[in-house]
Amino acid sequence: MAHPAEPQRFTGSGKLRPEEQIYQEMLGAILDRRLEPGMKLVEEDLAKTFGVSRARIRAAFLQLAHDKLINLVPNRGAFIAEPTIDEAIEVFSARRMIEDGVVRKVTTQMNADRAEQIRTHLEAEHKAHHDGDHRAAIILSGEFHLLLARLANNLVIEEFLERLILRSSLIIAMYESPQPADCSHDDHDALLRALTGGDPDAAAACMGRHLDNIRDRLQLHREKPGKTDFASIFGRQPTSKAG
Amino acid sequence: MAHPAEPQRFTGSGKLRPEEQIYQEMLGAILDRRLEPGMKLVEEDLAKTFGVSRARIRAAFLQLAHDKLINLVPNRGAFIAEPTIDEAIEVFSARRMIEDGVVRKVTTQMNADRAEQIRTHLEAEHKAHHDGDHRAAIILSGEFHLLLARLANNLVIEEFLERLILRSSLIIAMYESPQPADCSHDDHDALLRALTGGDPDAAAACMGRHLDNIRDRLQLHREKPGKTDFASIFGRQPTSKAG
DNA sequence: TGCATGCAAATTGTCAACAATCTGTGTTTT
DNA sequence: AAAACACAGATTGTTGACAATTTGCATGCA
Repeated sequence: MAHPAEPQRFTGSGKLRPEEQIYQEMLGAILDRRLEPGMKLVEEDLAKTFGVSRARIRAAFLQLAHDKLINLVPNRGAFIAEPTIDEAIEVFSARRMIEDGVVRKVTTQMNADRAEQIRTHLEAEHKAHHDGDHRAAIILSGEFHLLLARLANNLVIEEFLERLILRSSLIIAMYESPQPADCSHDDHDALLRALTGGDPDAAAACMGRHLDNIRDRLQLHREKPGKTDFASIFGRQPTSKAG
Repeated sequence: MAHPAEPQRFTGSGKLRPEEQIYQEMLGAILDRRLEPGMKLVEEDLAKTFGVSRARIRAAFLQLAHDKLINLVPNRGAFIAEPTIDEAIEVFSARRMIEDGVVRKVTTQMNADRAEQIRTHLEAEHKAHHDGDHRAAIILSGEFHLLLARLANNLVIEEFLERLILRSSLIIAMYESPQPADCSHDDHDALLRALTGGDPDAAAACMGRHLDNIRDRLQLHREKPGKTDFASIFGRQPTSKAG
């Protein structure tokens, strides 16, 4: 009985917190690229949009910043994060580490029901791809990885991976090649075969290749022009006057 | 040039945010058990203690709650988290997954300088243990794992592991055996040998045993009395009247 | 024209007061 | 005496106003 990615989260006592709703909405918007790297998030605009007070938006910002999905710049505001190349490399490296463990665990615990869950998901992926629904394809592709994490039966890992997938979404938005060549659903097919094959090493290797494929399809070579951070390049903050 | 765990974090523009200070202080207090599971955190008391407004404390709470280090209960307040047994098992399972990858990476990238860093840390651990400074021993023990994560050269993993170690601290505070039998520094010695041995599989196995040792020394068998959560046991919220 | 200066609008940061809620105590009722 | 009730104190939730800062524009000067 898979719990289907319910957006409502509960606090200790069972009541759901209202700012969580806004937080989740923004996660969704980041995942399907309605919010792009570098976009400014004006508190009052969002407050009006969601019909809540600024304080609530601020609370959501704090959580998003903690996940490194937005940048909180004092006196300037909140901006959708623009992951650097180094950050991108580290995120994919971290995903390799974590998902390696995930697929090993899922492989050893595979059964008919779980295989069916994966197969059902892959069908949805194929359908989205066939229909040319690019947005759905992107989201489903991320949810495939999340599904594996869920099958690994570890909420901690599941949440970590969810955040990494969200960061991956920003990374892909920043560094994707002109021609997407979105063939990752083939990789996912191969993964299902490996997962049901019973060999953890082979499955882990398959996942490793898949993540490398995604990474290598990105242009992680040169900093994009016009977005250079002089402060970090020169190792100091600019002074207001010549001093 | 290892950056020595600087408590100050910087935002995008280089200025440091004030609530980060409070957040970090509370992390420290959780790590060395000045804050114990279940303790109530009264906003105004903390505000006076730190000489800031309640709003700031609230911001710190939000981040701590996001890390699952405190529970935020609507209209009741903030409480240091009391990890359940299931949660404890998942945290240690997640650590096994992540630290497995860490030690493999560190083993393959080992050199004289890095070995020396680890050795220096172990000496500090031994000294604390020899001096009977239990508090320092606990903290250093956690920092050993963090040092390895840092040597793995991946900030993402480093931060994830930091949070898991903090949660581990709460778990240990809740479920530790009456006689601590704090012999983990021997495990750490063995880990250094494995890490410098050049065999990633052996090193990973060694870390796995170490984490299992810590977990198995806990009393993760029966829920502690007086802290049972009836709402989760009976799967529903209590009603105020009979209705 | 090019550059510096000053002003105004927009936005974020902060705080304090007030409203809503919960907890415990004391009183009343049966 | 036990239970139900009501009240008071303490604590959290929320809002709105005001201060501080930044940004863009207009003006003035060389």
